[in-house]
Amino acid sequence: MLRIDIIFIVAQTIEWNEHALVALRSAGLRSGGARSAVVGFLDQQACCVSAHEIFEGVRPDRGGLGIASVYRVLDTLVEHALVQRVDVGDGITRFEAVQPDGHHHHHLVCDDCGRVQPFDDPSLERELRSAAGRLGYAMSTHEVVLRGACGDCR
Amino acid sequence: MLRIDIIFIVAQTIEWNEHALVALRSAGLRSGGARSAVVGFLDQQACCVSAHEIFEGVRPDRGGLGIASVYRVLDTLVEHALVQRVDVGDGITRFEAVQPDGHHHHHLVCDDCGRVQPFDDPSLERELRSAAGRLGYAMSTHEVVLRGACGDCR
DNA sequence: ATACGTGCAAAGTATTTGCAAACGG
DNA sequence: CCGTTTGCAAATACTTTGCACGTAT
Repeated sequence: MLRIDIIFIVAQTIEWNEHALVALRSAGLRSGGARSAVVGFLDQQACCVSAHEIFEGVRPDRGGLGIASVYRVLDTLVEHALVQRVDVGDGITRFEAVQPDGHHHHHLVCDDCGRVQPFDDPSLERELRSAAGRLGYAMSTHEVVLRGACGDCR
Repeated sequence: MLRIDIIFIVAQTIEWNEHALVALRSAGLRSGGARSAVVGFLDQQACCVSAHEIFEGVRPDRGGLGIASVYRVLDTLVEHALVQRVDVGDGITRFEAVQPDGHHHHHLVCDDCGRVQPFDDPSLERELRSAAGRLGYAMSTHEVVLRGACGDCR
């Protein structure tokens, strides 16, 4: 029932990983084990992950990691705009790296199986910017969730 | 600090209220006091409300209402596509009526004060539909959240 | 050396579930 | 009447906080 599609692979010029650690350091924050582990894990994800997924994903490498630290690190990253919260409406908050060059994607959520897939659409991006302009809104970020039947469930 | 703007007022041809109750009845469900109270309350809202807001808003009329019933009624309404979950990323799930004619709006969330305002943009709607088409996705619904500084905070 | 970062456990919230009584058709 | 709906209370799920200890700078 569970199938993984590779939707897209981005060749990043600047590693988010490094970018994030540098940004935190220049904000005067120290880098402990939990933080670098979470940053390293997030860097490898193609799409958003939940706090619990991060916790489970990092555990093998760092046995003594506490779930509280995962949340604290995520909070810090969100505050510094290095990570974005993603809410697709299933009651679980997910998190994903914010690329320094502004590249980002949005999400397709299957009504049936709940699968979350990323998608990218430059034309939609342009329209979002112009919509914000028409509304006279100083937009910092945006989030789009499309719901429907995914390839498997249709 | 808290200011309410009236953003738009929709003159509905079909009352959502009636539409919802009829739809539930024809699905073979019975209508108890909690359900009609919640439906009545949702019908009067201009934008999304949290379960707790519904609970508090309905309480004066129906003292003995349980918060569990609010959640159960909302679940039923969402299952029957009469209500849509709205998640703006603050950890609170909000709910809003789905108009039978397909009219809907999206949300502006202030980064600073957290205020949620509705907005409507036909051109953006068109772009969302065509984006779904380009992706080959059978879209049932969608949700857009724009973040930034609201009029007050800017 | 001295804050900041972290792990653990306990506390908070938001939401869900079990169950018996009330109620609709 | 019979099965759905409801209120209450207890349970669960996710997230946050308090505190003592570890650690980066």
